[in-house]
Amino acid sequence: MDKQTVTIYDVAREADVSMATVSRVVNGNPNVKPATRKKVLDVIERLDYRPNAVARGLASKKTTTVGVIIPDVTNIYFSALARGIDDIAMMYKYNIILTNSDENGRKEVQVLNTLMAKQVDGIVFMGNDISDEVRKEFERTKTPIVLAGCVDDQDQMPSVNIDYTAAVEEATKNLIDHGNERVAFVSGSLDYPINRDYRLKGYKQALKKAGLRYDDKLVFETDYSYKAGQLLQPALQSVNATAAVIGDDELAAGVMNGVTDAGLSVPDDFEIITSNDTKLTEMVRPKMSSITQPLYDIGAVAMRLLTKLMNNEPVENKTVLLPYGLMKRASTH
Amino acid sequence: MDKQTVTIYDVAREADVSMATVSRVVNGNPNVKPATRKKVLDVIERLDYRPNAVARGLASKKTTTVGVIIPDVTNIYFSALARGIDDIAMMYKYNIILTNSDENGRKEVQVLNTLMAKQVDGIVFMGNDISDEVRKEFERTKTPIVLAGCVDDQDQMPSVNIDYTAAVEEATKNLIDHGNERVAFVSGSLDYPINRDYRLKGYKQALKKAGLRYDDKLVFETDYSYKAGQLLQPALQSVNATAAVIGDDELAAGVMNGVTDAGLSVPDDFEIITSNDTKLTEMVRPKMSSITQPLYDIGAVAMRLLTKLMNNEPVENKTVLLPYGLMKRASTH
DNA sequence: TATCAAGCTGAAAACGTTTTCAATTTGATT
DNA sequence: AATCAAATTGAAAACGTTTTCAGCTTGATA
Repeated sequence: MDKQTVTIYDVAREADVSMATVSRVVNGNPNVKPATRKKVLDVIERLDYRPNAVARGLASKKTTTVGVIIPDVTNIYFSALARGIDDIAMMYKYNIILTNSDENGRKEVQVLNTLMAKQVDGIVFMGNDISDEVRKEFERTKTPIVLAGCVDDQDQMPSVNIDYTAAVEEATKNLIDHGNERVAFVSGSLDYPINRDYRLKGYKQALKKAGLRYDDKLVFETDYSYKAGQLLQPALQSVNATAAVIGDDELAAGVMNGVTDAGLSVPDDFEIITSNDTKLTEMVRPKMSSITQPLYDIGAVAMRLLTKLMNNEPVENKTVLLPYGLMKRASTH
Repeated sequence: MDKQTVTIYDVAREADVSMATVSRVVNGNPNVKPATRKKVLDVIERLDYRPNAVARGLASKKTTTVGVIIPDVTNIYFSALARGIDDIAMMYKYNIILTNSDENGRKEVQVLNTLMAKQVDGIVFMGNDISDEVRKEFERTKTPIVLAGCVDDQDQMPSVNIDYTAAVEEATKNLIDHGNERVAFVSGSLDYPINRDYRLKGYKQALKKAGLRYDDKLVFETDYSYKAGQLLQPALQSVNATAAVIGDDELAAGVMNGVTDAGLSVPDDFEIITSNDTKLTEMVRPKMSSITQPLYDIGAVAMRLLTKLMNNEPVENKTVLLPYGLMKRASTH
């Protein structure tokens, strides 16, 4: 019944001051005489008063809550970002409303609307793609939004990423340098700009610089699942691929186990470089070489950027690229 | 500036009805003449009115938001539960405020207070342990709380789990039946009732029924990390263990790789059964045999239970045990 | 036609804060 | 003692809904 028994009004009455003064004390406003402050604090303690954040949100138009849209928490890549986001959010006294989108445009739009209705102060969006409907919603609102690990090919939204093109180019080059002339490119849907316009581009650049011909038979478009990777082995073999750059760690683990289970040796018969450097890379055998990304930091920096936007602080550049690297492990020579 | 331009008042004015009527239309209250409803709906459409959930929350004392406390989203076991929670929450029109606790009692208490301040309608709590301070907070509030994958040794809180004792007993028995006389028990901290009072108990029961002596040298208490598992190999060897029941999949993967990297064969020299049946079990080589738990369902059922509690619906039994199983894979004979 | 219940509707009071603005108090300065 | 600025305080109006309760319409029934 009476969940919220004691209100600011009760405190004011008991302390014999106005609500305004109680509010000041609660919010640390310095314009309160120390004696008054103590008096109020004592009553607050005695009555066990807890400010109602909903009322506060209504009055102040700030909820100290931000929305986070994530394709799937269960995905180890995104959950690492989410952890970075939450830690920084907490540091700045925000809470996170987390929702899984399954990269489904309709769901994303619906979630965005719910978040706006709940008056979140800002939003962090993760995903492989920004559909047109979603972009429309983005443009429609004044609530600050930043993308984490999600490129905006139209370069309008604030975002934090790594340079996927350069990273994939470097990875591909590495494989080529090991003598592989037929390097496969395995990624999620090429409908996603991040794959088509960034990663694939890096792959092509590496080929070109090495003087190798681009062969679209070596490009495999699939979903990001372990299973999908596992089933890819026959196809890879049929096009005589001897190495692969792969866009997702679970997918890569699938490919690797598929290859291994088929009796081939990684890296002797087939080399693999994956993309996200999640802890999975260390758990499989052989350990997987990977492009390294500061996953946690991508989330953390995105959230930090969002706090600036929410406070109308000036922001130097809206799209930040974090450094990547290449970690050699046992799946490559 | 004017984030929320159009209010229910604007709609009422334009449609020439009262706010009460608009509210009724928005909330699907049937006591509105169809003609009126249409008129209002048209204005809503025209003005692009979106109800403010914060104001709604204040007036109705319902936020359609529930708090979720999770040790670490990055942990594949908990994130699976979280996914189940979120899906069901969404199905029932709730949103999730997700916060990482790191199993830190102080942080948990603080988060609970924030959640209460934000007037969440309910809370799902995950963790290995309920500290005294946390329990005190639980008792202090009238907000419904349910535990997911988290036992309450005092059996006061609603919760959903599997029968850990029986599951571990069965797993241990399985190993014993394969001829292992020295089966190690590897888990997280034995300060946690779930390990000390449930899992370890099952382990002991299995030994007893098999006529084997309990040797506490075979009990390994560690943290739940991959790394910790990997470093355990020498210790396991020094006590002549030939098999292990392990309380967490990442930990188990660590142990297995530690053993394998030391030149031993799993399962020929060392058998392993792990506990959570996350997808990790299928990704490592050899694949790990595991106690199976319906991870997603634990979360889903917990959230479903919470919705009932929030609606004051009668609940048959407050602590639900979901079925477990034993999945044989390649890490056991 | 009078009557009554059921169906609709609106006025206004919550909900629990923050914030504005004016009033009061204080203390230093002349 | 008079004056003034600065410090402290309170009254009351937001904030945008829901909800209660009474009143008004209807249409059917006697």
